[in-house]
Amino acid sequence: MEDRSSEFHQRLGKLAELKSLGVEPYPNGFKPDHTCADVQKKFGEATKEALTATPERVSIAGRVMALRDFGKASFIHVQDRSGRLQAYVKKDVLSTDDFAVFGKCDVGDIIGICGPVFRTRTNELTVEAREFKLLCKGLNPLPEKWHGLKDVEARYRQRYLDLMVNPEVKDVFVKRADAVRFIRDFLVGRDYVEVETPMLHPVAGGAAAKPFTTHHNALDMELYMRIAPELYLKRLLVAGFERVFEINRNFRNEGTSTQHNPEFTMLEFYQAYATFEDLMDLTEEMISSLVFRVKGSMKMNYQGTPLDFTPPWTRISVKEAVLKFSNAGEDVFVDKDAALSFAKGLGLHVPEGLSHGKVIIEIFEKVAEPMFIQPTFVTHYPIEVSPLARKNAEDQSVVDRFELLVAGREIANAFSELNDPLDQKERFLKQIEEKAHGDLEAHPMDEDYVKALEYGMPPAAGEGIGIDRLVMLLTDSPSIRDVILFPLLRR
RNA sequence: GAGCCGCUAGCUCAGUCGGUAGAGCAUCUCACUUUUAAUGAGGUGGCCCCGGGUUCGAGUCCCGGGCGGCUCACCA
Repeated sequence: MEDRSSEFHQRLGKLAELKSLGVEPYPNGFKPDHTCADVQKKFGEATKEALTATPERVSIAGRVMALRDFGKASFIHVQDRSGRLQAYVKKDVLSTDDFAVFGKCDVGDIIGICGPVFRTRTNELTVEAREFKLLCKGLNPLPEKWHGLKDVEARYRQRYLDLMVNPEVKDVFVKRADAVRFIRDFLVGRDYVEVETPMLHPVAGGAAAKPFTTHHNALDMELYMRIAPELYLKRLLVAGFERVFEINRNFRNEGTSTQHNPEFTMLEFYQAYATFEDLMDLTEEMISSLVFRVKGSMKMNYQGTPLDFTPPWTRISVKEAVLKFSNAGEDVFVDKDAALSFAKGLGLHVPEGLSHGKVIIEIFEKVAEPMFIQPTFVTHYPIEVSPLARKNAEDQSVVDRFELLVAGREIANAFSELNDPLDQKERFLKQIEEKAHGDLEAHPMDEDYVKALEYGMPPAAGEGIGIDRLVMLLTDSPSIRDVILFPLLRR
């Protein structure tokens, strides 16, 4: 407590004075009967005269966000979860004791007020304090009322302050909660069951990513924080759930950026007897109706770029996209060496050991991915980069998969699921080969998953949607940290 | 991992050519019983991110480090 602000010490002094007056500075039990918004809603239409003629008493509680002191009378702004409301504290209608307590109050304290609602000379709806109760003495001063808290580092490290004084920040997280609830209702309404699968995995599967490792002491067992729930959810298809989804955290031991946080929220859902084409239809419906719900329109702006989510959305294959947005020839898709030399011509760093499909994806990401601003389904990814997806019936070099791209970014990834246990085992073995060739993120073998498939998994399609990135779009947030309450920072 | 930018009072920010560290808000004292960033008068408040160097003298220049942001790379 040595190097605290002088105001901290001044407030400690007030705290001591309150205690010496016999006032408990942190009491419990005050019950507000209205929120600030309740009062606005209930009396917003009432005239000054009507309120004076039949005064109605309310009690509210919240944090003091502004205080204008006139000596024997003061105006304060009280902020609760619903918003702000003005209160008027007048010496001659309060008890001497209550007024003395008010005298020790500062901006940032949490208080409770009971009294009639009236309108001031300027017609502002206001609660006149007949009773005033201190509910929590704040010791640290709040950020400035006018400029708020701007310092980005402080906003992340002390998010509670950011949320307290910057209302638009709280709006983002309320919208996030709304979006998640909408998605949950959407899937539940289609007979999906919400489940929770392990976060601690003995094998880090279901995606190509570097996992966090951890250790279980009692079992003396190496474990991985999950990088994806996919393989567990598909075990549940084997089990007979047929329609399951999970909204939960994934962890990836990789760098951070405006689009990457080491822990992020993923929706994955799986539907038996559906194909990836069915999921394109479902995704169109889910996302467009979500956009409409949050934005009130199918059209919106993201960082100044107009986006239109009105279905149907463009569907284009990886191959078509590469041919369209570059001068690559067909040979790039037939001959690995042609692909390699074309990639090098683009200035891409492509080691010889890379698989043909991986080279094609490198090319696609360079030349085509940034071009897809409006919602677009990109389909038919190379089989080498999709070890869990079902092969396309006509072209065995690609799988029945799509990614949804919006604003040049991946929002969703889905495919018809591979349910042939022998094929799956071969794909895992191929991945292990690629790991030997230096692909650090090749998928590891999961014998237990193969065993589950051997019992029979119904034909199905599954999809993953990155909730954080989706919420970035919905809230026009430039950084993923803007949609994560407590983003990871160095100590 | 590389480049660029930032870090000064509780908050938001100035700080010239290297010459005694500033403003607004907040806070404290006084006045004020209908204000809206209330007003008026007067005060308090500093590890200028940290460490080294150059210099008579460093918030300022140089070197190293820390934390953060952006871009690129890596990565879905």
